[in-house]
Amino acid sequence: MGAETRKDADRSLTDRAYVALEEMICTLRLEPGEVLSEGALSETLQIGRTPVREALQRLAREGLVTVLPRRGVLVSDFNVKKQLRMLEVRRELERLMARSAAVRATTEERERFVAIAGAMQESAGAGDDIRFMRLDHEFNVLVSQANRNEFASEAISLMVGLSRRFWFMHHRNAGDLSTIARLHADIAGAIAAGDGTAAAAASDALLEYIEAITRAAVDW
Amino acid sequence: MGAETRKDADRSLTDRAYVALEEMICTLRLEPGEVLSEGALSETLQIGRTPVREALQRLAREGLVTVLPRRGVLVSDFNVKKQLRMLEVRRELERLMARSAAVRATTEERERFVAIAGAMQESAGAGDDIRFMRLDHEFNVLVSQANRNEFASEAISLMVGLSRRFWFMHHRNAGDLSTIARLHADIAGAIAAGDGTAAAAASDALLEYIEAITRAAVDW
DNA sequence: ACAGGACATCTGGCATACAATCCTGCCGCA
DNA sequence: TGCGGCAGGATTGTATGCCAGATGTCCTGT
Repeated sequence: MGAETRKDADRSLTDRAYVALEEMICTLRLEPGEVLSEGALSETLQIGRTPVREALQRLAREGLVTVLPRRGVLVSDFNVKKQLRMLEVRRELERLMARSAAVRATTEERERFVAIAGAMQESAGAGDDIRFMRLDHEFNVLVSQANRNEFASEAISLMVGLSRRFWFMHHRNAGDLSTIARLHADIAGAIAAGDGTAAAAASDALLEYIEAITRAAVDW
Repeated sequence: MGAETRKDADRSLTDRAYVALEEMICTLRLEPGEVLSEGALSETLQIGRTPVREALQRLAREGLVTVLPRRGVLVSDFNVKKQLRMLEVRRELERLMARSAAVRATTEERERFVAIAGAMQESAGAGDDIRFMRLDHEFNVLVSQANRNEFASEAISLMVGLSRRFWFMHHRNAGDLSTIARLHADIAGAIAAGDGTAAAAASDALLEYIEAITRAAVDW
């Protein structure tokens, strides 16, 4: 009871440890540069060392932490250059996924794309950051599912953590929400219409905008 | 003595278990569809269950095995459709990496590209499969390193296992080696020359050929 | 002969215990 | 005062034991 109000059907303790740690890192409750120990985290989370260790290995794969043998685990630092290298890859994958989704999405998925795009513009107009972030996440999951390519989904899942943290840090200064919403809507519209070429172009436009924002982050 | 003739400096037992299992799976000594148990593998490899378990989790992320909770681990089956979906993603990533490598490679790396390309054509002429496979691996590692983007390298590393196994299965019927060698040489030449556009085009040509081979595999 | 259920057994999930290694701080000596 | 070596503590790496869950089998009842 108590802490498990959400879903205790979260499967394994490893999964629970993973989401807890990812959350803590992405929301900067664990600051970059901080050194952790499996034992301490185990006690904090009230979970045994084995699941915590496995979760940390997953996080290490995603680049959110680095294990220093016999020393501890280091919360990875991040910088704009690294972020730009990541976007370089994301651009290619997102374009592919958008193009594929336009061809392969089911009717229901196309409808959901339109719905999410609408909700995004709505929440952007209202300045509701939180809701927008949630919709963005939903959008990404939907693309990931509609493109019908598990390899693309897996590859991009390696980067969502880093992206989330960067966004969390900078979203207050991050360009204007309504532009991002419009760019998402363009992608959604193209996918819904089944126009792969347009979806790919729209995806590029979004990534280009994100890249511009990221470059601008240098000056803050 | 005995089993450790190669390199006992292989770091951790987890790594050793990983390379051993990957080898067994890719060379089909563990057949697709086979169900394994951590305990049995632990005894076979003479390594404790913990490292074996961690290695299996890495393999699971690469799609070589699937863990069935409370049932065992299943060596993943593979089929041509899946392989084609993978190539869809590889094509994008390889193109990006080739283009970046052309711009970012050091002088030494460019020299090695030329050297490997030469050796490939040589071994293709001699029909030396084994040497060719080794050179191909070297080539991929070099691209992975020269493109200076850890995210691209990580993403593609998720797929090399699957690729290796597919190639191992079909390499006897797999098109003609000299064509593949020439296509590699084209990429290497463009990278060495610093021509990103040409490198990207050459990469696409190679992937297209590989895709054609894969499609042809349907009929075997 | 067949259907249904209880049980034995095997599996991974998880915790805990032990070992190896590295860092750090202290103490002694030059 | 500075430097080098040694010891202690802390941390991950690895092994193993216990537990919950799922599966397949065999027995029983109809």
